[in-house]
Amino acid sequence: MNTHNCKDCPFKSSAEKVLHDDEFMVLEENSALVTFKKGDLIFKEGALSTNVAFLRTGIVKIHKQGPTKEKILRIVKAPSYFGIPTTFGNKINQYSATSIEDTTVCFIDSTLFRNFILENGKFAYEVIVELCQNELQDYERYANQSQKQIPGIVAERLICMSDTIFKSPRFIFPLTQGELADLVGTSRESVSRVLSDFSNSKIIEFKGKEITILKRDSLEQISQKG
Amino acid sequence: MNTHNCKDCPFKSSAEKVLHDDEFMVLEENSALVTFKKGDLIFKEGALSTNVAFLRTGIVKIHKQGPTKEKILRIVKAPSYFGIPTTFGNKINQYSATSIEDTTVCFIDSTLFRNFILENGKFAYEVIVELCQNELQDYERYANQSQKQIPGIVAERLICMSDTIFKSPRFIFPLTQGELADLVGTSRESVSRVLSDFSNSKIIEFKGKEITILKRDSLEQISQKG
DNA sequence: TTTCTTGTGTGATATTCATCACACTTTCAT
DNA sequence: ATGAAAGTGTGATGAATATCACACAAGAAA
Repeated sequence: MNTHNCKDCPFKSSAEKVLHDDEFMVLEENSALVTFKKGDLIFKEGALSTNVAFLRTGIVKIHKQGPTKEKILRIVKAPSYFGIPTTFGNKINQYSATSIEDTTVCFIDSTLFRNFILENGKFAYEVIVELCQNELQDYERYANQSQKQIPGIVAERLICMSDTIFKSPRFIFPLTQGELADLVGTSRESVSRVLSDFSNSKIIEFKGKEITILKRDSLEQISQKG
Repeated sequence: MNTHNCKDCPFKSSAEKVLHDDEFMVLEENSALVTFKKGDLIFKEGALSTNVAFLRTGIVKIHKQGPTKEKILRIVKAPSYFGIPTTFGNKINQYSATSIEDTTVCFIDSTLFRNFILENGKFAYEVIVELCQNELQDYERYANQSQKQIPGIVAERLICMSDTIFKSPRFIFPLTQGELADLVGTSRESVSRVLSDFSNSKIIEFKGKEITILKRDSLEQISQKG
């Protein structure tokens, strides 16, 4: 394990913020800080899960093999845990995580994490709140996506990326079109066509991988109509 | 609140099994046991959530208004909590719950539930495990359903009901075809056609609302092919 | 650079499925 | 029991989108 200072880490999770000094000391001894490059696999579906992963910086995709191809389940931006369900719901990873931008990840021994839950109620509570919020977010998306058509879902995703991940109408699009297809549940070609449409109607603009949302209103309309 | 005995309740959640005697006493004073008939609304999307709901007996559907119609997010069978994410993830219910068979539900004051989490680490841990397992289940379904076609999804659901809810190849189907459509994300008519097909090819048999799975192998094949 | 791989744009075609329409059946309340 | 309401079966049609096919572009590696 590399030596690092958890207590003064500027990227603490809301759960970690309630840890006591002695707990930080144990944490430092039982966690490892690792750097990943864009495209690197962080953990793999099917492998044994012995660590909880905390995304300190960067962006990660959570994905899983579906019946015909890969399905991207969620995009996680720092700071956030991203391996809790797969660690405590099943011994074997039920999904993979891959870095889609350079990231730093803190791996926390799952026995230690479990002890924090058992011994620090506030820590447990914060973990529960995070799990609950994620689940609500997922539900919202399921409900939307199963009833919208492709342009609507793509529009929703673009807005979501702009708002919650990059917090700017202009950003470097972190996925290939194929990945975006795996995320929204469609084909690569359909994504390409939808993006071309948006681009032709000046709703968005592409400069290489940089995307700018020009008409947010139109995007929102398309997203809502379905 | 009706007087009832929680400590000796035969339908305890795995979290409740680790409560201490004094905690049971508080629980009895801050929980209410309510009976619902098939079709009754248990709590409603948009309302303030002040209780955690525990399904003691029966079956419940969790559903949410989508862009064009209702979406059924999950079917919950007793014993299980079913209002945790909406209670701790957001003050306002993000989904509704409706009884699809006669049920008994135990409502637990959410402040009390929170105190159990804060003060009883084992309780918190069990809650976390349940949340994690649910999330993994949702992911699995999400990955499958976004890549399968309608017959495959319907087949999957029938197998799931038979296996995990009724634990028998013959059971009284608890949903209307319209509801099954809202669950798998398709139209009522498509569900009707798929069920007719299955019935014609002697894969399943209907007697009124009673369904029997005749050829489980075929169903599984259809489910896997997508 | 050149070459190789990976990603992208776009037409033509086929398929799945939603929608509309309407008859029929079951359930429920009066 | 009788009528109204809710649920179901099934054809005809059209729309959305997957798939196939291929050209082209961009990036990585030699």
